[in-house]
Amino acid sequence: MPIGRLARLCRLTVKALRHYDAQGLLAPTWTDPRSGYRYYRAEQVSTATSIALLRSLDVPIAVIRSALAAESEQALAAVLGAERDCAARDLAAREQTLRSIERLIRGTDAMRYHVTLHEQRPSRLVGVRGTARAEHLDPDTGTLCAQAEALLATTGLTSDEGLTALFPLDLEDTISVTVGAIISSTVTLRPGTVEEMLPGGTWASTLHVGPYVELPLAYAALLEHLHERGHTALAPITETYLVDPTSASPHELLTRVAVPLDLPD
Amino acid sequence: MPIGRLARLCRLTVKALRHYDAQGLLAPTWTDPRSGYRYYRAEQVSTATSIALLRSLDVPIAVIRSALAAESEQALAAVLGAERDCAARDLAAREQTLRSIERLIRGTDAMRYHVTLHEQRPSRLVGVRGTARAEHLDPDTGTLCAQAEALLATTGLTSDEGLTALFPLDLEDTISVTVGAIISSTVTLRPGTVEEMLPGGTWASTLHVGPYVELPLAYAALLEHLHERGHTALAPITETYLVDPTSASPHELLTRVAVPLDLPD
DNA sequence: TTGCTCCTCACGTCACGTGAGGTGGC
DNA sequence: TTGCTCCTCACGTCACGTGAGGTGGC
Repeated sequence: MPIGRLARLCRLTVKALRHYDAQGLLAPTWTDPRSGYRYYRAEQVSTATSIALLRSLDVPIAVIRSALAAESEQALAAVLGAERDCAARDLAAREQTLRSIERLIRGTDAMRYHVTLHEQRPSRLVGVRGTARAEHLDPDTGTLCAQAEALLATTGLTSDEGLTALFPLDLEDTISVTVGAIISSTVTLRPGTVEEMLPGGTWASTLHVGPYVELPLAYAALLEHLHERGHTALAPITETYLVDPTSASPHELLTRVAVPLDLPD
Repeated sequence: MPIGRLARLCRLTVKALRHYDAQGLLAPTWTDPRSGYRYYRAEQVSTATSIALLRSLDVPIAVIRSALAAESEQALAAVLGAERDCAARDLAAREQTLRSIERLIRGTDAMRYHVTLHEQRPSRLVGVRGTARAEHLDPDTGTLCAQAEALLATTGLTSDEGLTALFPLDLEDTISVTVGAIISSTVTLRPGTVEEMLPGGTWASTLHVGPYVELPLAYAALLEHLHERGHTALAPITETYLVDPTSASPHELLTRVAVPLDLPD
């Protein structure tokens, strides 16, 4: 069976089949050494069709190769299972994507940030400190939040609002993040607990409604607002998670972003 | 503001920002002609952050460019709306993907096709005929099915099973497809109605459970089975949709694929 | 013999990432 | 002055698609 016939049978292009030959995914059973013509057997139709199906699912060629090479059913299930997990993560991300675009369309209004200034007394944040990688800021912060939650639960401490995270103003590759609760009472610190003082004075803050991936928009709006007015932001920049992300859907999340300002008294 | 600072502020890489400059997406407000250094303004942080967000949603650079160039809110909404529709389709496809992979994992069993032979008397198929493009075979066939459904409803004809579609054995770029119901009674044909005789004799058939995108697997299994036994398939190859695709979810669909054989009597 | 199929380069797509090798800015 | 940031090529990634220019097979 020449390449064109196989292509029509399994709904692939001739170019794709030649590519799979070059990649060692599916070689013809016989190639004429003079003409270079590729000839396939009828048994290869189902393999080619499986490849077509997997490729339509965006399974990479390398993964398909290892799936075809799998000797046991279990090995095959392992390869496909990994791919399914991958697809599941992808699906979740896509769902977020869709909602984000919808938000961008519906409310240019919801995307406007109102920046307010307020006076605040110095305060104490009690919790944990760790490092986060800039590329994985959201998940790494999430992990720290969980640790802080666990720690605070054992000490019986609670804050009026949700957890607060402190970030440096400039995001390096790996940054130091502190997460905890703002506490007014005096407590004895347990091992592993970290305490950080937040400066008093004028703070600027804005509210963000929606998933955490969109938080950079709030940062940009806040910092631009301050820049326009000639204000200088001090460290740390803080995020307070006013809605519990483990029980609310991402587009319902409410987060306050705030920074202390360097203002003459 | 140099490029590195902007990159950290909006969580983009320096490479990406240079790329956006080259693509005309986001040019620095000033480029030093001697050193080539790019300098950005604070106002560009929010634009860059929006770009970062849209790119994380896989919105192509060309689309972002037109979104940034949109002069009215409506124009912007139109661009983003198109992108949202695109993402929605993508999401639906991904969902299918996930289920298909799960099926591939769970049941290597469910993916096995049992081919049966049976004798059949010549029959008549009454319905509509149209062309379908090989790359859009499933949607084009769906359209024809809807037309056939509408036509049959006006004539009061019903078949015991669902609609049946007839395909040639070899799929060209554009192929002729007939869709309709198999009818035993004699009826007067209305204008626009097409009648086709199906040959009697021995037919081979197999059942496919699941979405239509996986049907090529059934074809491959059926044709390979016949090839192994030295049988020759005749045209047309038929698909009978035993479960209504408009009311059932794709993984519940049941389809019979059948072909007449060229057997000596 | 005609027309169709098939062949092999070589390059394009898309949004960057990855060095190499070098220079500017504080 | 040191070390960091920034620069520009040039090439790689991934799974093919798109011609160009030519030949084999029925």
